[in-house]
Amino acid sequence: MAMDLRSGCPINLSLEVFGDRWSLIILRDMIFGGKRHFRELLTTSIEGIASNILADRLKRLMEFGMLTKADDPTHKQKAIYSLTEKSIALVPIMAQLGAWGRAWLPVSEELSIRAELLEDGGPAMWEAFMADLRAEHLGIGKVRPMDESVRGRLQAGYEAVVLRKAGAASP
Amino acid sequence: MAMDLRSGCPINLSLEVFGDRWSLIILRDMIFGGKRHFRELLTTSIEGIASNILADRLKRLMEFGMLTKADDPTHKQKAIYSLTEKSIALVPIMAQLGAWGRAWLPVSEELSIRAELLEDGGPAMWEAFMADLRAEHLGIGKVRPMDESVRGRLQAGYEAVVLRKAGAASP
DNA sequence: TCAACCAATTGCAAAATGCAATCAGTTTGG
DNA sequence: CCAAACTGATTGCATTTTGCAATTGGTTGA
Repeated sequence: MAMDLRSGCPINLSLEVFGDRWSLIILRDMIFGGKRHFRELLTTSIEGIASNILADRLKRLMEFGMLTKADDPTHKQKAIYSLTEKSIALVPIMAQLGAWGRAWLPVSEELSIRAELLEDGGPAMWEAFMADLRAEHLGIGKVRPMDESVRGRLQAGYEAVVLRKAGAASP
Repeated sequence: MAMDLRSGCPINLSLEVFGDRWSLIILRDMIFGGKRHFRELLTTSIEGIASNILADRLKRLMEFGMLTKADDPTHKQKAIYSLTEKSIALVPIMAQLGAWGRAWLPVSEELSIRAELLEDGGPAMWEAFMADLRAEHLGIGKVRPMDESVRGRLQAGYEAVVLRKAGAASP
């Protein structure tokens, strides 16, 4: 909604698209967690986003061309969200963010496995992962899928952590 | 101040440090614009930050160990802000952000020269630039400075743009 | 039929932001 | 020597954004 256009600087413009507290978290869960539905994003995000904020950010990200939305054929009410090439192109940024966080912040070992894999794999692996995302979200390319075990570890959800948190809350 | 600790995910923790509307803009101006003083950051930022927000963010960034503050020997009242290794380590993130913005957003040609230089130079150039920043802000290393013309273009300020904006406002 | 589930929406309090005015100490120019 | 300009902030206040809980209108599967 709010398109300030504070300046035409690339860094500033990028921040205007996803430089808020939630947009990158949502995209992280879609890119690395394989989340495609509203409910999935709402209930399995470790950080616990509120439904109104999630609805607003999904709308905003669609307006910016970062996501598309389609009817889920299996469920008339379900919407399925897809990444676009524009948001898949964030993988290198995510990788650098993860690497920086791992180096300088008190990350939890469990949640930084993905960042470590991306860091160790380097640009070649980012590209392979992006090709995988294109195949899943855009339905193109993908002659040979990424190594399955690597992909599995990369997309391994936070479900265990989420469940543990939920369990601790209601024992 | 506000340390939520929403989760120990590297990306989330990184966002808690600089995932707001202004912190990265300030760091960008210090890293690429060579700004070291409150007034410089206040008046030569193209985006036009308010002084109370600037004061708050400088304080916050110091609390996070991204900046340090010292008395300017040439001016008793002047404070000089320095980058730390932690914030210098953001250069790769800035480079990726700039590259993404340049590829996907309507950046102004004038303001995206830095991003283009970083993109073309690649990781080797990022490292050279970081070494330069270490020499200036931490007073270490620096056997041989970076190529002067490249460094000049990289740090070329937005002064022309700022002046033009100011001029247009009061003709 | 009916409870569970779906993607949102609404209302409201709290926090963040933007803006202008102001502050006390410092330096500079005449 | 003194006034003007400059230093890094701080204050007050209106607007905007956010966070949270409850709720909505519709769908699904038993």
